[in-house]
Amino acid sequence: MLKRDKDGAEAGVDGGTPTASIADVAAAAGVSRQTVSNVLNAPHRVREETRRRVEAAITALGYQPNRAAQALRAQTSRVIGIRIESIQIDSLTTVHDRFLHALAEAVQAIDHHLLVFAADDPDDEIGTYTRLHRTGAVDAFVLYGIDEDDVRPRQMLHLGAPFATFGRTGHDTDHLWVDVDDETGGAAVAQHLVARGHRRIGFVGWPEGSSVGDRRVAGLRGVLDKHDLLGECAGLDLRGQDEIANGVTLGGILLDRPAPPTAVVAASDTLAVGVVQAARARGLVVGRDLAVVGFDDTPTAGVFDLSSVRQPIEAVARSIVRALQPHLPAGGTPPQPETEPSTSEVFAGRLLAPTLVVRASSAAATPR
Amino acid sequence: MLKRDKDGAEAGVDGGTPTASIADVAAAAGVSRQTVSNVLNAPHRVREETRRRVEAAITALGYQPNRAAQALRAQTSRVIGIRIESIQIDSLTTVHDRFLHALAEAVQAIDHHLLVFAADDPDDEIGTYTRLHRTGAVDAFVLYGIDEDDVRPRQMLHLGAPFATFGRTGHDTDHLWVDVDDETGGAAVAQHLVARGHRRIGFVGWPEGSSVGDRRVAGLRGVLDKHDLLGECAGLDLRGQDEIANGVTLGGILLDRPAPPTAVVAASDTLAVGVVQAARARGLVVGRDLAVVGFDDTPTAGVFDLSSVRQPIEAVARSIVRALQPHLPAGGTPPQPETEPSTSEVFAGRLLAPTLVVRASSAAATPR
DNA sequence: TTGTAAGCGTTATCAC
DNA sequence: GTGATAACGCTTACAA
Repeated sequence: MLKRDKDGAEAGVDGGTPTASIADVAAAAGVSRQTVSNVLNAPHRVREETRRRVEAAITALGYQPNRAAQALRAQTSRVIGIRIESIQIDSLTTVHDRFLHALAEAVQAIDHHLLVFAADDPDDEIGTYTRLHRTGAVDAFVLYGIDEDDVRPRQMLHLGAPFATFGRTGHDTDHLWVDVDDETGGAAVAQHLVARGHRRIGFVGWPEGSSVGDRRVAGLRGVLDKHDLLGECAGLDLRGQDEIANGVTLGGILLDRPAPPTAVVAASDTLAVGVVQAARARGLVVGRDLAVVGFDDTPTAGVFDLSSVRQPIEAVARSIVRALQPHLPAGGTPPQPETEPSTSEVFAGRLLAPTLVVRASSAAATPR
Repeated sequence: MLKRDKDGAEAGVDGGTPTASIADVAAAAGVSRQTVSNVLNAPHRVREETRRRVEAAITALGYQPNRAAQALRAQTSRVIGIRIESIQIDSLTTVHDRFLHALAEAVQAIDHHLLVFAADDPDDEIGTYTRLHRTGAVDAFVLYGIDEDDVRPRQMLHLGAPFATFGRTGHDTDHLWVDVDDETGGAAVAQHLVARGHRRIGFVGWPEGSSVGDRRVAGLRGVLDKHDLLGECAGLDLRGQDEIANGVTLGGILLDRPAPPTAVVAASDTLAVGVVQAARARGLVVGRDLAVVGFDDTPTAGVFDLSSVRQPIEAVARSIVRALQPHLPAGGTPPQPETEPSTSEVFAGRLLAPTLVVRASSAAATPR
């Protein structure tokens, strides 16, 4: 039952069906197709000796169950879908790429595949989710970069396909999400800087309304408040889109103040790098005359010896898959055991803590 | 025939089969399943009025053909597979990410899906190709980052699955490949620098044996030779792994020479950024005292105002899909028309030209 | 313990 | 022009 070319060779470079089917294995082992299936899906129901014979045939033929047939039968594709974002021209972020890779690994661990697709805009995105869901090509989705007022979770709920998000809206608790605790990250940066003696700490962030950016600054301000520094830092909070040029501009404005900050926290490495440029342009040595800290720990942060808050992306990916798993049609595989004890059985969302990576840009003992 | 929960509602958040099948459409339109299938696959064989009725039912029910059933029937998954590489810690490259996104768009254009997977090493990679191919989950593969002595193409030929590579080995012409003409890129850089009056042009590259790196330097040297500058540039060619630190070290060595180069070409932006650091550390202003040019036009190149050779990644992705298309089991869709005239019908491989993006790092009119 | 039968949704073949 | 039949490869009852 092996498909063969007219000339009798196994199907060549252009495909066909070069693989053995369950019937081939059955024939080779001298049993029925069912027994082969049982060996794979319910080994305990098969006599030891028969099992051995079948397994021998399986390896001999290199048999692998056909995914389409399984999918059709089980009404389950065992595929997770995610949109792949396009590179932001002016942004340095590698978070998305790290996440994709980590997610690929995480879904493989539960015998699923990862399907990626590009979408031009949110409508196109939802349209694709719908299509992939209705055609049965994808069982569940992962949504990336959920923002404060993101409408996609609601639309997904309406779609009815299982999904989990990396990030959360301001209010939603009606869907699965995993997020990095940006507030903690911001607080860690503030503590780090305050401990080093900084009192006038500036912030260069994104416009209000991005959940991530807002939480980062909230964490920062919380600590400043605790140390009674909000007064000294008043007016040192500037905002702009995530572009290096904005970091340069806004950083420059801060540094040109009569009482400039001795440390600047940026909402991203992209902005932070701009601030570094601005400092250098003014003859300041970052790490000595000015402390700068960014977020996301991009490769560029390494170049600039920039302290940065690193997100535990790999853990996020694993956590998302674990959250999704009970909702996957292929309920077979039991959830992977967790590293840390958890209450994941009941959770809608989960927060993971980021880590501050300290480099030279904030290593100076004390400001001027 | 719509699957329903026990309580009669359409299958809820956890899946099931919320979609209408072809039988539902047939019933709704009062025709047989075949007629519905014909409306979709051979409309000309169906009477105008019947077609309308069926199409109405299709939209009414939001019917989308089940992908698993199609795959089983047609022995074709209409899925392209590619390995997703992990982020290189010390490297700045975004080429892989751009490529993934571009490839996702390109395969969607021919009604295919893109499946990505992570692999730990080349063996794991080939193992996964094999599994994906044998299970029928993937029709064809795209291999990224083919190197001079890469054995993967040979292994793929042995596997028998259709594939195309981004990059080429030194000799192979027995498989489909698309590559960027790195030699032309190197030459363009050299011409650019020579035209600006540079005569002592250094090179900081990767160790010999990487096809990409070797070709870049070959293009460079070709132009230097043409201008009789190889003598003056003797000994200005240093090599190291693709890390910023190596750029700093090697760049420093070049700049500390008695007769230092007035321009340094790096095999990558990563190394180039290191060279820039080395120059700054010596009080040199890049773009005035020293010209630096990199490769790949990463976001970081923008930060440093670094001239860089940009690869036409999107075109590569489209070209790869076009090359693959005649070899895909789903031979239905005719190849997309090309922008430029071509001999693609007979090609095994194709070279695409990169572009030099000139920025401030090499914009200086003339060296000292 | 093993085998037989049926069906997942689709489409190609062949009657009507 | 339309509809019945069969088959793609697999697995879940059920029968032997």
